[in-house]
Amino acid sequence: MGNGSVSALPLYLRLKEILQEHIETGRLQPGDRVPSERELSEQYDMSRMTVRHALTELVNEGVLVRQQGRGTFVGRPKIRQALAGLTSFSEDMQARGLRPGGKVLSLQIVQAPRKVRTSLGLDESHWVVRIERLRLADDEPMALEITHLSAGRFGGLVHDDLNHTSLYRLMEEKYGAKVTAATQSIEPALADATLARHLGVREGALLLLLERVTYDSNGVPTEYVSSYYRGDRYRFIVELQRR
Amino acid sequence: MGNGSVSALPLYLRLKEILQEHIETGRLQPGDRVPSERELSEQYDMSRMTVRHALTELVNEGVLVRQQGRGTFVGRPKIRQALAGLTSFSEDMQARGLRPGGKVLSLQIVQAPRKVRTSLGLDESHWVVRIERLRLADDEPMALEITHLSAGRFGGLVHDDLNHTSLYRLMEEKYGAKVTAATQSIEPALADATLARHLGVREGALLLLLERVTYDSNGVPTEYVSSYYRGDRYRFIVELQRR
DNA sequence: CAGTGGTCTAGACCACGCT
DNA sequence: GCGTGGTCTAGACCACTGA
Repeated sequence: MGNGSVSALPLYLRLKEILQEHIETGRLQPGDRVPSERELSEQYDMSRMTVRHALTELVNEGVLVRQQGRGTFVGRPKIRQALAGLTSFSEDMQARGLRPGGKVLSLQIVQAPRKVRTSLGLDESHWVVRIERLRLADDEPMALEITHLSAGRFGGLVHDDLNHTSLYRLMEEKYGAKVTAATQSIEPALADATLARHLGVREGALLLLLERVTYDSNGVPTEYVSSYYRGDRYRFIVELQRR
Repeated sequence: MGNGSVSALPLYLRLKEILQEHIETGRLQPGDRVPSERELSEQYDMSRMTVRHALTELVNEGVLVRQQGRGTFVGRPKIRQALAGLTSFSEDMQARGLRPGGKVLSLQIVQAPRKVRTSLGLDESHWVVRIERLRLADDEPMALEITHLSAGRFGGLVHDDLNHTSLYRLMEEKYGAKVTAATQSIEPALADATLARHLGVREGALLLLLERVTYDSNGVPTEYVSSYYRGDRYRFIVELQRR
């Protein structure tokens, strides 16, 4: 029967937006019951399957909770926060209400250290781009980040301006490598003299060492990053869900 | 038209299982194209919508990847690992190939500290069950864990045997509180004299402090846990996915 | 162009929760 | 019993990809 709509946006996405707006404006409060699927279907003149499509996505995002025989309810706000999202440093800081900044300390092509080779699946004697950046939040040092990327694919980066452009944007727009997933490990560390100097903390200060391997949309390991975060200013937060 | 099936399992779940088995046995390899929705629909004698239901769930789980106009493909194994799953200490250790153990150090009812009150949304002068447990991996101390739960709902725990039964199982089976989600923060810490003694490390050793608020299936904050992990033996791992 | 996934319909019956 | 979500059908047209 087709759609027959005027707008370009699919029906189910429009319903999603409507419901999310109702929640954001408080017209639907956490714990409230959402109108039943049949009611929504009638109200917005779409089939129940289309309503279900919209609701299912909101349930998957944790915005709504379904209870068979009872209804569909607005989730508790605490839970529907970011679920272990892969974010860039800038996005992360903005989410915390801080103004992100950065300064490239060094940018060179080097032979891949063993750890980088094994993480990225490179053979021996492979060359990589090594980027060392200081990351700032509200102009204060927050982390020292060392990134490694295969020189074969990303060698051109040595000519790019990383002080004013996001690395992930460059990777995607200039090199066609879209970052989609990552494995990250987190462990405690102490500041040595160099780290202390860059981060503006005393030697021996508490740090958080984050090591991340990111994968592009084809599942190819693409980037290896080590970041040393100030333990006094940064705390890593994860949203977990039981499977 | 109904279902008319013999088995109790819904059709779309049966298809999911079939496909997952094909992937596990290697009959479908990472990167392989899965038969088209119309083909599967015919092969397994179900409507295309039902096939889509099964495929959509597998896509959400990261097992499959859809590409409009091209087909549906088996995902790369690297990416479809655990995505920031909420696990118990025991499950976590087992996943690492270690034998989990534990020892309750203290189990009492106390007035809720302010941090616990705010995290669990309790009013003042609220009493909570406080459980202090040493967590072992292969009989070696791995973490010291301090759990707080509302005494109103879980006061009976003081009579339960936490040395030999999982807390989450008790909460679910005896108290009807099913743990489904959590917010966890991670920061570096140092061992004081008490922590050092319990964990068998020297004073001043590096630790990872994990603080977790868990929610039950109704979205009610239920449990507040602080865990001090040995930094020399434990590293926290998260799988991240770009949204 | 043919084939793929993306969206959508207008029904149907089932399983569950509540009163 | 009645209303809720859960599953399922047999079609339809659209948007995209690749030969």
